[in-house]
Amino acid sequence: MRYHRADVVERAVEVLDRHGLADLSMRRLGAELGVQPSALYHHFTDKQTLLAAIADEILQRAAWPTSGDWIERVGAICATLRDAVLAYRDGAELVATVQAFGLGGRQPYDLLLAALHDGGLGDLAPVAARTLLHYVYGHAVDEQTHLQAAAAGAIADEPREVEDFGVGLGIVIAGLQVVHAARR
Amino acid sequence: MRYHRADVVERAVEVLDRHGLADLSMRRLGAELGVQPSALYHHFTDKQTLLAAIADEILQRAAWPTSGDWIERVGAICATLRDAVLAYRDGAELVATVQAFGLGGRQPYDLLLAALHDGGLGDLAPVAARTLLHYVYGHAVDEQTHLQAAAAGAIADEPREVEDFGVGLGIVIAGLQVVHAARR
DNA sequence: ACCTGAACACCGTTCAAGT
DNA sequence: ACCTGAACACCGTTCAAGT
Repeated sequence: MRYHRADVVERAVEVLDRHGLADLSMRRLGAELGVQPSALYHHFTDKQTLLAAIADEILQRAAWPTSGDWIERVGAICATLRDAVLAYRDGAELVATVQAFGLGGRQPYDLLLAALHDGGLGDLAPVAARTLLHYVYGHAVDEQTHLQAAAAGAIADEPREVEDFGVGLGIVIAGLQVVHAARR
Repeated sequence: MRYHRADVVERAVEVLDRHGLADLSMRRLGAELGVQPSALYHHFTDKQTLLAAIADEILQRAAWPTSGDWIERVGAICATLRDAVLAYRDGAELVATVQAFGLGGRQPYDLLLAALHDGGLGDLAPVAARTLLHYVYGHAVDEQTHLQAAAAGAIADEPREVEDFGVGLGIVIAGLQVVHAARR
């Protein structure tokens, strides 16, 4: 069997979701495709690049909002991002890592930046976008870690309030409004 | 030479700071101590536990503030945390990871929680503390990643504004005040 | 264009045994 | 109490060669 880059990414997403990030090795993915690990280096220069492609694929599968006033739009983008990364096992950690490393996952940042610019946040937009992303990724990584630990029986299944994400997001957005208003 | 647990942690912090998290392997640390890698398992049940001990050591070396009204106190704790993790190579990523995994690094959370409780934030305190931590760790990991990438010449040395951390922190704290006021 | 086979230089962890 | 030596089951990556 011969594959294209997109086939490899698709299969990698499956392996990630079924077995987790720790088990997503080049050797494992090669075996899953019935191919030598070295064959993957024809499609990707290294593992980092493959992980970036997986992150971009996960983000591209989400339905990103584009309408509403800036507060609604920012809130909807953050909620969509959370759902997108929680939809796959270890998705939050993977996407957050790729984004931190700067190799991919730029879409949420770009969308937030556009929404904040349209909202007239001006110079505040870049810091605002990054602060929002830090919150969303941090919360999602936490949530996913605790979900898995609870599923493995490692820790007590301490049910975090459903509204938890919304409350934290509300704090950041409220702060954004205050600092924005103070600057005009 | 025979070591105690504290000696191993101390040397591990040095290896981390000099060679980075990627090079901090059990084998490498063993070699650095002139000991077989398996000897380390006498002091720590696994690598995760060792990393947790390193994180706690890094956090314990900081001078944590305890006075001021809650807003000053929270701001000072966050600034101290940022300085503490930035003081060691890959310190932000290490401490953030350990904290996310739940094995250590609880001190900043406990200090923030106490400050927020003393400030009368009540039920809001836990979400508030976690939101603050997500911001601080996210920003610090970003900053450290970009510093190293710039140092390695991998990317352009795009000097982030010095006030960047403060602005983002100001956003979160302002949001906290708003949501707190709205709840009373 | 896509893949094989073999190699290089590593990992974390276990375990019986030594002092 | 602390460590050795050897082993097990893995890693990411490179590279000459094949079709």
